[in-house]
Amino acid sequence: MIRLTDAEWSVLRVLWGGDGFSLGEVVTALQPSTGWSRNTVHTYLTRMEKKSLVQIERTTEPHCYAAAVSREACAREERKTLLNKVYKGAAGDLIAAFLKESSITSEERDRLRQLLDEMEV
Amino acid sequence: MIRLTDAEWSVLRVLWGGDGFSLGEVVTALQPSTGWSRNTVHTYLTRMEKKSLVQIERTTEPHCYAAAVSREACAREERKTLLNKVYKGAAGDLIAAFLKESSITSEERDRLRQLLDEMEV
DNA sequence: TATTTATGACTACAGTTGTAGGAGGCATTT
DNA sequence: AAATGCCTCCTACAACTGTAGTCATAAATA
Repeated sequence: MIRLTDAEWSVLRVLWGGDGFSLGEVVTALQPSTGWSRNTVHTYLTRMEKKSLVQIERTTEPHCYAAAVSREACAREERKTLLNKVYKGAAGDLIAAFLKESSITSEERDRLRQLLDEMEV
Repeated sequence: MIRLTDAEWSVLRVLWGGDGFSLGEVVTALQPSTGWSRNTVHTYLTRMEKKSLVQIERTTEPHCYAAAVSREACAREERKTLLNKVYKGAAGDLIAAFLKESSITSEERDRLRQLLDEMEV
């Protein structure tokens, strides 16, 4: 079970955008949204390597940082956590709550209807 | 913005079940799922009071512990966090992901269809 | 070549979280 | 009265998080 903090999500969102970045690239990418100093970013990257969230290639110079977990795996975990923590696994309630408060377009509604239909067998 | 840890959810889940409990009652209710010692539970309750998540009535003996935030407010916050953190606000994608991986009954599917229909217009 | 600049390593430090231990007060049971 | 047991209070402590500062080194530039 991979649980990420908000800061870790920010870092991974950058890493998922390619197959490997230098520290400087990561810092620049994070700058607008977070304003973190390069040291802060470096600390996150090395800590996340310990947790196997990030892979650091040290044979090249500068070192090359890449995600070690897939976005989808993390998203799945995050969904599962919410579902169990808040809704005791009752997906219908959760989906209904999201639907009610979200503003989605009618195209998306069609897509969801279609998904629902596909689930009938 | 109320962000709860998993432990805090566990405590609040108990408190939401009534309008006020003694420490002993909370401890007993949490025992099966968490196994926490009474001191641990007490620590959570007092810390959560500082964060205004819990209200402690100290004029009675034993003290009376109650939730100070609504379940729905916390659930909403939790949904919002997930939506933004993982899906950048794209509710359609999120709902689709939940639908795909969840096992919901056909009654629930009907209910969701109806919700979708009500959203038209 | 002497100096600025980028990079990466190591260290730090306060706040939060998970998890309790122990002390002192009141009520009940020997 | 002494012991037992629940109640609340205060204290503790390690791991994890957010956020850097400082250093050494290598590269680029003046």
